[in-house]
Amino acid sequence: MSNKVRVRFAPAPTGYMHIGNLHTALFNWLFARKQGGAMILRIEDTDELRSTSDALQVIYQGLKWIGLDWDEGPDVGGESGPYVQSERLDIYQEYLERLLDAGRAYECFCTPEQLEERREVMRARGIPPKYDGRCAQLSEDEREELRAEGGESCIRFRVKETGTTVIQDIIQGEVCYENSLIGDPVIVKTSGFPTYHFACVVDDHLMQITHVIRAVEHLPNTQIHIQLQEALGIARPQYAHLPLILGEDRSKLSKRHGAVAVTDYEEQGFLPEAMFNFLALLGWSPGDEQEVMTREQIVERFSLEACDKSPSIFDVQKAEWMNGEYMKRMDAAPLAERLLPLLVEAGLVETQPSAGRWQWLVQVVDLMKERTPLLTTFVTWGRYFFTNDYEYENRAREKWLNREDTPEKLGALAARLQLLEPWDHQTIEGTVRGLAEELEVSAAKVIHPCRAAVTGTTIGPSLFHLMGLLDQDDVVRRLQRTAQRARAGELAPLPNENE
RNA sequence: GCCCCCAUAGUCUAGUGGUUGAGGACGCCGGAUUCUCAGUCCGGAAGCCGGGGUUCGACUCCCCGUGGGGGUACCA
Repeated sequence: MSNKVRVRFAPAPTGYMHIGNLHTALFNWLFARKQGGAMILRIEDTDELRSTSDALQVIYQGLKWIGLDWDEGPDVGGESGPYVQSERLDIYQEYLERLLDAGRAYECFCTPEQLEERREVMRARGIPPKYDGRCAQLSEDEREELRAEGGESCIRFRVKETGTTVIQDIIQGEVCYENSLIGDPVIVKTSGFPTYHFACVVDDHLMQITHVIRAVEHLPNTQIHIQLQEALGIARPQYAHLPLILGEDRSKLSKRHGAVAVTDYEEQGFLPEAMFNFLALLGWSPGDEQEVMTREQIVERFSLEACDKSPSIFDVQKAEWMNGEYMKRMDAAPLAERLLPLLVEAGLVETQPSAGRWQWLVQVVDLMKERTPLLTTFVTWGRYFFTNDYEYENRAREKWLNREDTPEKLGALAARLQLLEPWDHQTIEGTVRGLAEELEVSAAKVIHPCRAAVTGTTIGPSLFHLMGLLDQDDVVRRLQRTAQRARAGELAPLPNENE
């Protein structure tokens, strides 16, 4: 047997996939790729009530979005399949027999209601609410009797009553748990499905997982897992428990933190490579000051030993900054390809743009990418490139469109631009500056109203370059239309809604 | 309640018992850019949780406290 590294990402297909899950998947993947090992995707759908096929699709989608691949899994197969736990029930049964035969597992007839009641009592008395083990002592006759009465049962694992379980964790270091503090956990539910602890241990063994890399919330469970491994006589993998990602209020990430699902970030306009980079830097640092790195650089420098123990907060602002960096550094053409679907959806660009139109789009992207943090901001901030139907922002109205001398300037500019040839940024600039000179005002006094009229906003890229990319007739019409509306007093500042 | 873990600016982090007057990044503030800023450049404010030890010397080691987090399910 080779000593090749094998890791697994083992999500439960319940609900949505949040950013913390993706983080765990990413670190598993980074370690696998760095070590030249295998990444296995295993679906832990032992929660029959909450597992859904929709959730499963969301997992695939999330992993694919950020660019993680796997060497073995439900869809790609592999030698250790099946990779979905609900399809491995007979396997668990086999291992259960071993435990039963060894006297390390037993039937428990306590009902959930009884258990909850007893836990309450224990809590009230201030003692650890662990299972009291009452069914552990049942004789075969007593069990027979309970079954005859129609009592339903589950199977519990008999944990050690004394001693300490020591975990050597690559990230957390040495952690000890007292065996006397936990009760016998359920390993097979009344339904016949295994619980997480049991299925996980059996599968990690059968799939020859060498490194279990998962969130730190599983660290206490490792005590049970190790005892299960000992009882079964199977090898113990290495453990690496990752710190959690917390919401802004420092609590575990959940729906009430707003955007936590991977799909939320995709919809918000994050580039997967930026998210990849950003997530890699949560709980891990390359040790130097480089932050924006390629996937290859991250893989090259990654190590579990360099992972931090303390939890981190997902800072959306920094994530957006990182995304902006990626947009800036990306070539315009590939970026335009990412943008196209959003522009089509917004009804701003046709699904199959002509070659000329595409060339033009690339130029627009090149002009705008410097200042757009997200794909979606490109669409909103760059709207005026694609349509004459845009709003005049309040700042534009206040500062320029509401001025008495504006209509006249815009009109004069429209008249000159109408005849301009060629239509490029140099000649446009010459015309605009020339007008300013004739009017004996600074260039800014023409540039600003012009920008406000042509784009509806006070900010954006170089005005002359921007105009050069717009259609000449459109620009003239926009100037005329704005002048007209300004004269009619339609462009006065709007009443401030939120203040 | 009990068990475990964590603790460098608002956030992500680097960091060594003395070379640190603690480095970088996001964000924030200020200046510049006479075409704006949501762009760019420059500058700035902001931190080693508190208290005890150990030591010639602690941000760095130990203890206690405080704060935060996780676990304590027939969820994973």
